[in-house]
Amino acid sequence: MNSQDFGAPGASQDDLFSPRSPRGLLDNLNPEQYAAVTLGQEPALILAGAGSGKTRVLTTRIAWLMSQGLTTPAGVMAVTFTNKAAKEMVTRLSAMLPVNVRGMWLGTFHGLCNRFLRAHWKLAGLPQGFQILDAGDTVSAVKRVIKAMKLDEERFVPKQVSWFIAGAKEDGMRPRDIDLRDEQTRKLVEIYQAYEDQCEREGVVDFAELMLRSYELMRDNAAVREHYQRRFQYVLVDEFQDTNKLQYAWLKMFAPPGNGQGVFAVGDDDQSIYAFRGARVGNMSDFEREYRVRKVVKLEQNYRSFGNILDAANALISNNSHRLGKNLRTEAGPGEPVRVHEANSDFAEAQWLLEEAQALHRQGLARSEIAVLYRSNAQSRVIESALFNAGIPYRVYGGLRFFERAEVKHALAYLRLIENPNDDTSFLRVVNFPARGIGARTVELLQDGARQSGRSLYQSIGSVSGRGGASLGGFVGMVDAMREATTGLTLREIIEHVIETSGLADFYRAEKEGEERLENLGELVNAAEAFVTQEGFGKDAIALPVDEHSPGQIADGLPAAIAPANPATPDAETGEIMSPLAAFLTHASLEAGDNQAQAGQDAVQLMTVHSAKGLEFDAVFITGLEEGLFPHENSMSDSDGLEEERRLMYVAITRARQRLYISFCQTRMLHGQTRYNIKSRFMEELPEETLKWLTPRNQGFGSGFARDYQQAWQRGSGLKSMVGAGRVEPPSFASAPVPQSMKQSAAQKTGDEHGGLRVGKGVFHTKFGEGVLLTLEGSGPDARAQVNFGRHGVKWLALSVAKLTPID
DNA sequence: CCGGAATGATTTTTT
DNA sequence: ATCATTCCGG
Repeated sequence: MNSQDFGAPGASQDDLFSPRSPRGLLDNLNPEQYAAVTLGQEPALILAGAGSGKTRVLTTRIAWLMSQGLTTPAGVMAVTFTNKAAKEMVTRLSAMLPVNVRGMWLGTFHGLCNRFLRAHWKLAGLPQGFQILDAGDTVSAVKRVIKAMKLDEERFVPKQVSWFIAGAKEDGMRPRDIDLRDEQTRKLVEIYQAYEDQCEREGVVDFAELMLRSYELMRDNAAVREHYQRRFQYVLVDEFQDTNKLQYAWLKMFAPPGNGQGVFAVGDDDQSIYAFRGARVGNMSDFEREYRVRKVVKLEQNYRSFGNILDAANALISNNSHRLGKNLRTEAGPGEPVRVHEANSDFAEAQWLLEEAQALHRQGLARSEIAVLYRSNAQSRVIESALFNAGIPYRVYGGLRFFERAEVKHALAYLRLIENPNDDTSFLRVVNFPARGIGARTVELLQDGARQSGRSLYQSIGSVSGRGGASLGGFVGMVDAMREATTGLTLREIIEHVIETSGLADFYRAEKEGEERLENLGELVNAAEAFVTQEGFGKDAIALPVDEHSPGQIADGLPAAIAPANPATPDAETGEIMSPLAAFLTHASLEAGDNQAQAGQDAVQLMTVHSAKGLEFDAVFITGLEEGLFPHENSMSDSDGLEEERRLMYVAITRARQRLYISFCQTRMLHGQTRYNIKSRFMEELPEETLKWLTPRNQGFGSGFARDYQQAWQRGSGLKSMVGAGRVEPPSFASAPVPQSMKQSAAQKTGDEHGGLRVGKGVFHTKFGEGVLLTLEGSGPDARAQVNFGRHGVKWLALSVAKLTPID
């Protein structure tokens, strides 16, 4: 999109303009892009490198298909992963053609599943107004199940169990499908089953369930399946490398191999960075094979970055095996070298990048064109405080999303209870918030009563007698009164009413630091207002299934028997079949909303490398290129993990248009402890000729930070990874927490010198190479040293055996 | 029931 | 260091 900055090959491509297409649509596409856009109704795999105009190809293809009369909006399904990507597509598409985006199935996997299930709730075995649990809701629902089953929460950690359940669902497995290989699994499956029953009772579905339910309905109902397969002539999938097993299976239900539909999968195996949550890069090669893709189109022309940046990226990624093979090229010339900076500490790193960023800004670069990337969120703090103290505006991505804030979730819980009083998750969230004298004991009694009768908490308040019962009656009475009082009101009025009568407003007004929370509640009202009036997505969600039974669609062959289930009385004028409130609640679960309010300001952008995917900036700082951090130590043990880390670095590098900085430091505060690091192996994988060192190259290990050595006894994370890899026995003291009082003496002890070795200094080992000495302890034949050897890990060595020589 | 103190866990993240 | 959760005494 900023190709003009780099002299994109626009002029040379006028000859590609086809007189049959609307003027401009195919202008300035390069030959590969053109080939992809104008493919016929056949399966296609597009390998779209970073900055190769992927979104443009996707949207242009949709526009082209319609302009050629090859299909209509109803015949197209376009799937993305994020709401942001979906919105981007809508925006660009409507700029190209006056497309009826509403009639098109364009959205996220989960958004489309929601749409599908809203239309076919009956066939899918769901209640009409089913609500969607977000990640947090899911964990607390699982937690309740574990409690109810009286299982040990230490052995069955709710978060991990919910991860297990989601993982099973994403493999298409119901409880009965899982192999009960051991006792633990047997119990987990029991929890899974109980969780499913609970969701069923409460009329809620989690994210994975949206996908699995849709998949199963398509699989098991031939009429539905045939209808949708006939309807969608063209199916486009973005970020295909990020699809998991279930998503691919889902896709195959809508457009199976050999069915003649135009399935257009776009992806980049080098940018697959979500294997850790179930993404299968292998889906790309599976797709190529199963769909018998005749020609894979590679988009390798990069319109984003200068040559040195791309050379660095290409060289780095070439260290990965199992690639589909692709090399980015640019016509923009080499540009500036990649600048490399080594700092003594994370603090110094932050200070340096701040000054550098300020200099760029003074040279006329907008702050919003400067991005600071890091591997893990914890790294943002020191950078933030440096920027904050210097008074430089910045924006941090990630963190709490709007709809995930506690006060917002509380308000939503009341709203959900109005919509569905049997939603136990919401019931429990607010039954005693604000506090109204309903304690843990009372809630426990209520839960027992509910369990015995198999009813919801709301239905079971009669089972608790005495004072607790009376308070519960009061709560339920209040919710019922809210429901009554808000019928017929607008969404905005409903929410305002709930915030006031629930006592939430008063609670936060009374609280010392409730100001911001009150503002967020006000913001919730605004969000609702915007949702109702907004064209496009919001309205789309409300009026959703209307297009499903527009005359054309039914005539299209959906048998009456399986026609979308209608509510008794859809609104005659708008066709609304969901109440605005229900639709808004769905919207809140499906789209967590942006997190930072200061989005409009010109500010330096701070984010993890993961969240930078898909974005681009004129100047990019990649920080913390240190072994154990990037690559992260938890990913270093196996080659798959390491390759994913490398792809992550590849993604980071390719975010930069003009100027790229890479930095690392010798010491870093982590979890309140200073740790000594050596530079990342990825640094060695960057071609020297693309780099420009801002600090002296090949500085000896440990130079300049020996004065900090007294803290070097640290073991913590390094040890953990060691134990995890099963390589070394940890020293006995380290596995037990060390009392604060002992830390000083232990630290001082490590200050000792041993045969010229000093903590914090570099050492050389004949087998493991260079490392940093972290700890020295014991004496004589028992003397041991802990050394960080970077790629060889952190090791404990007996000095009587190991040959360690000091360097520097 | 509430609030302070102890305890524990901190890769990456969308929906 | 920091944040969230849990525990325990008033």
